[in-house]
Amino acid sequence: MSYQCSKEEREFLDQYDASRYERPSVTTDIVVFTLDELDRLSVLLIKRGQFPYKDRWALPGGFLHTARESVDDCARRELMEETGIDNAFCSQLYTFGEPGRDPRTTVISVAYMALIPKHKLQIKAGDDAKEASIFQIQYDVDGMHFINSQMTISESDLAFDHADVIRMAITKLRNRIDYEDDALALLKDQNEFTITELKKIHETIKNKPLDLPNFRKSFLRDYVKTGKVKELDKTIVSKGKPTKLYKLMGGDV
Amino acid sequence: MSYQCSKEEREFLDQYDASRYERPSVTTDIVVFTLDELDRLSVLLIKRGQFPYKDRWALPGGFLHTARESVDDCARRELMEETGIDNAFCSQLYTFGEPGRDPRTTVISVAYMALIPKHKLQIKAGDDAKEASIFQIQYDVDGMHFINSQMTISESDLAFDHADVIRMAITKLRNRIDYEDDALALLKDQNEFTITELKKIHETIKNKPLDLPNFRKSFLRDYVKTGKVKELDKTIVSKGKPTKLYKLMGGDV
DNA sequence: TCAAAAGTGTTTCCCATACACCCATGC
DNA sequence: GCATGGGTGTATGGGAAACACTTTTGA
Repeated sequence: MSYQCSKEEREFLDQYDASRYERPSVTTDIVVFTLDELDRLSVLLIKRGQFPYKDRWALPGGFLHTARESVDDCARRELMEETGIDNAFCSQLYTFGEPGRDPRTTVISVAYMALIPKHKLQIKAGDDAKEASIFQIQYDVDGMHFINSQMTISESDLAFDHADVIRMAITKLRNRIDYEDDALALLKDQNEFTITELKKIHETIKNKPLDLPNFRKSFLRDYVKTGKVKELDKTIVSKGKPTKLYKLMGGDV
Repeated sequence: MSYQCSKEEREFLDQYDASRYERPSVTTDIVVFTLDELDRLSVLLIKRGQFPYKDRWALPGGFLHTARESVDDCARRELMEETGIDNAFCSQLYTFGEPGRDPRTTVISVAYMALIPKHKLQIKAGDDAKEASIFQIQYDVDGMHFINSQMTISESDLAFDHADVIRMAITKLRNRIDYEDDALALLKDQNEFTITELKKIHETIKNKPLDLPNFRKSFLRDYVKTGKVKELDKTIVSKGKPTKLYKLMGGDV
């Protein structure tokens, strides 16, 4: 940013005492969505190694390194540190700033959302975390439950207001999925995928079955005819008729 | 928020040194949209009385009073201080956190959007502002221009990255207007308005003419049949056939 | 009687949905 | 062959857009 200013202004800035305002801490929280081996919607949670909420499960994220990085960069850095993904697409979700949401001090949290296929997640806990795991999201009368092979966590067990963050992320994702390309980010291989595979991703996110012929029509119209996706000559065979493969232009390398 | 914690955790919190993390300043900026006397999309700008960007025009807003208020409250408070509106509907837009967007120090800005009819705006500058004015928004090859009766400001003249904030607000508003009730907030009188009046608001926001018969159909279906809006017995006459008046249920008192 | 603006009705088209049916493979 | 999933085509319905037409006023 080029900021030209007068000598007068420069003097003001030089003696500006940055500490004279009360300042909240700023963190980012990232809702990392993925599909598990049975194509169920899942989210990455980290078991906190420190107070507050020690030993409770929480979203990955952490404090902003002020001055050195943007808020967006902070989200990407935390994601990199905790999952090994270095170029994930993070979209900003909402900023949570109720006093009291963190017992230490006022903490403003900028929430992000990322969609990452499971096999790309190199799960490793960061400095202030002990454990990380992918949990399938299930709904019941009493809200969300997060299930992995060892345990079930109910939404009230999550740290901070992270259940609210996840709920908002799911809502936003569902609203976006019809007219944004989000689903493509969850493909196992963007260079070789089938329509059925993409349809399963949509079904998982919308939580309802879709009609394959109609889904195909939309796909051909919105992606193939527009050139965003190219049909490959290859097909794969497992059971039934061989399946055409498609490739996302400008996707993974 | 009820936060139950162990004695061990309580001890940790007691000795927690809040200042050991670097902390950015947090501000809110509010994009106040209104329509001018000719129903053109307009925005409220404040001439800054202090460095940085002294004497430049900027969005209303200010620093978060940490611990005392939420980020949402901060936006509402600033709006109150600068426009006299105390119950305006502010919706969160986006959080801007690029280092360097403020020359003083890292400033994270949470942007909000509000829609307020012009006659409700009691424009008065706050402490750190000198002047406030409503500017009509015009577009040209070189971007946005902000015009009031005395001057024209181009978007590059605005303080900070406020041109980006306004651009994003307009985009978001346009995308929302079809399925949200935003336009109703801009009615001069929610207890007595005509379909044509509401249509003009939509036209201004979408920046294109709409078909009255079709607009009426949507209005009757979405608002009158659902009970959100009631038809009054009154009509008003100016030129041509008298016009039916409608009243928003649960609107202004 | 004419202009102006409100209000009604009709036609057309697109697109989402539903679903019947054919195709190519493994077994 | 037949089960399995891929792929094609068709019928239906609702909503958006375009527009012809009627109504009620002031001048």
